[in-house]
Amino acid sequence: MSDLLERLRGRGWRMTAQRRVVAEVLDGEHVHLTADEVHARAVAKLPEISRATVYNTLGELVSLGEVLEVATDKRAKRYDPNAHRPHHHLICAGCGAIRDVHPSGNPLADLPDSERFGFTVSDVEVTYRGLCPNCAAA
Amino acid sequence: MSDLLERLRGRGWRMTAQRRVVAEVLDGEHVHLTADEVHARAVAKLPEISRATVYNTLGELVSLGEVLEVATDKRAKRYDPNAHRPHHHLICAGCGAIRDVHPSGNPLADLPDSERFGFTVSDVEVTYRGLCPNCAAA
DNA sequence: ATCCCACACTGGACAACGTCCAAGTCAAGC
DNA sequence: GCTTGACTTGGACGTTGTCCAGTGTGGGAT
Repeated sequence: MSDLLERLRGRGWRMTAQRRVVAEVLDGEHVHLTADEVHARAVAKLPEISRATVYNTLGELVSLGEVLEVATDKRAKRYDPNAHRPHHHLICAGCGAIRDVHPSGNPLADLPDSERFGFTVSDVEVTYRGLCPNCAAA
Repeated sequence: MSDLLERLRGRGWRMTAQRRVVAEVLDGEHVHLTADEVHARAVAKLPEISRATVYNTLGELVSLGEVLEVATDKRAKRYDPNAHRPHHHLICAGCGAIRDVHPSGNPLADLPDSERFGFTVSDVEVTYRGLCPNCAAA
């Protein structure tokens, strides 16, 4: 993802300090941050960046397909920079930790036509829930 | 689900007019209502019922396992009274319509041990996305 | 190098959704 | 019918996210 900035520039993105900072934050360790966490980390690098800009930038990255929104049952959306390798998520019900996982099989194929109600089905999102080793031990 | 009230009474629930109304609302046509929609319908039957009570009651129904929370990408959680028959959801990206679906296969079995990271995986939630016939035609 | 302006950013108000709490009310067992 | 503790109320508050008018600026044109 180090070439994210290049890809964005290639798509006609105007490169600003704020956008660079947001991209850098997402480019760090592969975690699933909320918008506010992204904002907090961005502020550490560029103190005057505003919440609105972070929200705007995240929204743009999502519509460009560079970042995925993950809707867990938590209150806030999380942003997943690992958009270029399809994957699903495993969430700990205890501490909220999120791991990327790669199930075998293709859930899309598991939905028979009779269960599609005429929909054009284009995407599937699988969320596994359970307890991580720490929370299971507690 | 007409015996919902009985089941709840059996679990030691104190039966109040408010709880009865909320249960009746969920017992109607099988749709996926937001908390505010539940509140609106409840007010129609019992004008003084408060938002807080609806939230409380929904939360209790969820922890009793009588109702499921559905986290779509929309802002508000939706409540699914069809908790006793496992199923997944198909959501229209255009209009937000939600259908219950029953895929073949078992996604839980599709997650190999090597992808479980020591988690105790207990549940899986599958969300299909696409366009309903109406939105696809538009 | 500089100018210019469309696009981006800011900060704060606002909106949607949900939670919390003190005080009042009521279901249900005696 | 009492009593009591669980339930409800209404409103304040918190969190997450959106919007907008005013200001700033990247980067192509000159």
